[in-house]
Amino acid sequence: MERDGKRVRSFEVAELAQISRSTVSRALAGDPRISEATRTRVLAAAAELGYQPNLIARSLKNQSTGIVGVVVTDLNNPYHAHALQLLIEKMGTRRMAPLVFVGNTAEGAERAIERLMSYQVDAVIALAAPFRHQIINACLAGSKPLVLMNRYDGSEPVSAVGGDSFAAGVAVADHLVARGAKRFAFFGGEDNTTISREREQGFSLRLKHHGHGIDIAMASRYAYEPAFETAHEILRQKPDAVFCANDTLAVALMDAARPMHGTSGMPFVVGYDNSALAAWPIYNLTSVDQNLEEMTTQTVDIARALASEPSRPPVRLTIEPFLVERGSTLPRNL
Amino acid sequence: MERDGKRVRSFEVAELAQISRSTVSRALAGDPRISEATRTRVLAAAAELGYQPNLIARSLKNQSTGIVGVVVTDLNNPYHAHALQLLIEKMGTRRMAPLVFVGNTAEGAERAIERLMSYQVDAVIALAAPFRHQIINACLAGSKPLVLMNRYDGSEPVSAVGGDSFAAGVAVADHLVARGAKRFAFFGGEDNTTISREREQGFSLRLKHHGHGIDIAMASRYAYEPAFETAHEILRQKPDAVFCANDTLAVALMDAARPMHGTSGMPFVVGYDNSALAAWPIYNLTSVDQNLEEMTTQTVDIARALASEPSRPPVRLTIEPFLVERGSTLPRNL
DNA sequence: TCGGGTTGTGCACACGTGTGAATAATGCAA
DNA sequence: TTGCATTATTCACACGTGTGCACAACCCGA
Repeated sequence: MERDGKRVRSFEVAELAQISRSTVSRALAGDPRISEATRTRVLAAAAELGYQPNLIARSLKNQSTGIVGVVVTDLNNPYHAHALQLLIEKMGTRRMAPLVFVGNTAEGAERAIERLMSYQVDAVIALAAPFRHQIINACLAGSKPLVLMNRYDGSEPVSAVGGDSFAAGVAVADHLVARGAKRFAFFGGEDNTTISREREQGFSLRLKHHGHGIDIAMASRYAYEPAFETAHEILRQKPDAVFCANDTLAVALMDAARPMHGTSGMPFVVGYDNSALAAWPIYNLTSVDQNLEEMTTQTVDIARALASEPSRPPVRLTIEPFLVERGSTLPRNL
Repeated sequence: MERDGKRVRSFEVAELAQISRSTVSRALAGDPRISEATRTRVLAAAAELGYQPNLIARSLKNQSTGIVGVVVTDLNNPYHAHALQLLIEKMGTRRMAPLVFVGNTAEGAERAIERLMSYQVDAVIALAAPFRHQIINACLAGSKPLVLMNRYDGSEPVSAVGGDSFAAGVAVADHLVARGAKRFAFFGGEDNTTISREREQGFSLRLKHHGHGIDIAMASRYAYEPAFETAHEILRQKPDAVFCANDTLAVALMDAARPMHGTSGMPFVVGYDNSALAAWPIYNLTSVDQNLEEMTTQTVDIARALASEPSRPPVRLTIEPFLVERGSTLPRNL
């Protein structure tokens, strides 16, 4: 396999197959000019020595590394963690390698992106990055393709893949109205992110269409404790149904409601992200699934396409979410 | 900054500074043979052009990439996600770049590690990897330093950093005995992982020392739903105190216990990992903190040391965990 | 002017690969 | 055998960097 810790180079393979180094390269690349006989001989030699090409050298020559930079903010958010895992898996299938950086401050993102550029990444994927502008500028300056996943406000000339938050809001409104709810609350997050606002708008518009409206609207940070506090204020106003911008918010609300209402008198609750929590028996939470599977697939494919053809114009894609109905919105007598 | 999409090379800097390329390289590297005058001239030119060295080329020349492979299994486990985030952050501080792969099957791990080797990583970090053997063999074959984090059974000649599960079990036993518990349960995980067993042993031995023992011992997979089922069986046997191998198990147990006991009659519960869940008000769970901060720091430092000096013998390190006391073990009348 | 030390730079090679152009080998018709 | 076309292989360079060694420049004392 290896000789005293040094990796085998294509030269050794050539030597063993009694042939020149270039022929080895072409044989492994499947160049049709190489005869079938020599090709099999080369393959045998390569297998015998356990030859694996040095991708660093190849990258230098090809001006393309196969490495994609991934910038992420907070892996403690299970939604981000799950998205990252899917991204990595998809990339593996497509022979791309993810160089991951955490940029949870503006300077952090700045530094991360600079290091990525130094490593000559073929493209950059930014996952729900609050520090878009630094990233966008750096990528434009280095003329590297950039794909924003799940955070895009339409103002910048880069590729982006996102979920249709508006449509999700509409679907939730329909669902809750069908359940017979009359008094609606929206529990938003993170001082009115674009995304949280879109969800609220879809919800609100559709409720109006049904002759209702949002009676209670509050927001808190996307963390359990502040949400738990805010939840009490919402509940004090006795809503029939609460649409939460996030599963964490929803779960905090249910925990806050349980001692007050018991299980029977609890309002309908709908979350967002369909995270693992939502499926837990005590919550059994109806939640909007963003279809991360599809979203990550598209993101990776776009990144790959742009990497191989950098002159392409930016692509924008919207993935349709779907509602996963569970116990928290089962029909009951309100 | 850039010229028509091509990165600036050191040649351009040399040209602008009216000087040879080698001098540029030396000036930027801080070679003392370069006069102060030319150095400042070079720095100015580099800054003006926004020069960033091409790390791929440098890697090829230096036979060292600064890239460390990280193999992880399941980012949906918040504990792993958190660990990965910390690893990435520490690596950033030390000018290392993480190439992350998910290996959640034996072949997956195999393929992941091969790709890492092709990218000439300086070292590999495996995070709680169940497929150790594939990884270990690949690293030995490629003679790349490997650091196992948080999973090591003492049988392999590689570096490893882990938590002192045994000591944790002891500390938990002391704590629960001090609270006056008499009837103890151990809620294990994942068909008796090494780690789960060590925790149980420490717990058991120390209980014996206090004149008690483990009265109930059960296990389930590390996921909420199976744990929720198993929890009922444990509770049916009326323990005073339950030590769970994992916060997820602990939380499932508390959820199962709440309808049966109410909050007052609930047994003492101790979890493991001190994850975000543990701090949620409804759980308020006493939990063992593995000191991931320290563990990841040490892991990264060891990886770096081994990368720069590959002949070093493997290092093994044990990090002391500590108990975070919360409401689930507050003194009460049993 | 010369010799010898010190200091600052430049030349040229190496890292391992891919690839265009040149060359050798082969086949076939004349 | 020679000429030409086709095929299989090799030569040599490029990618962008770091660095050993040679070399130029300079100062200073003789």
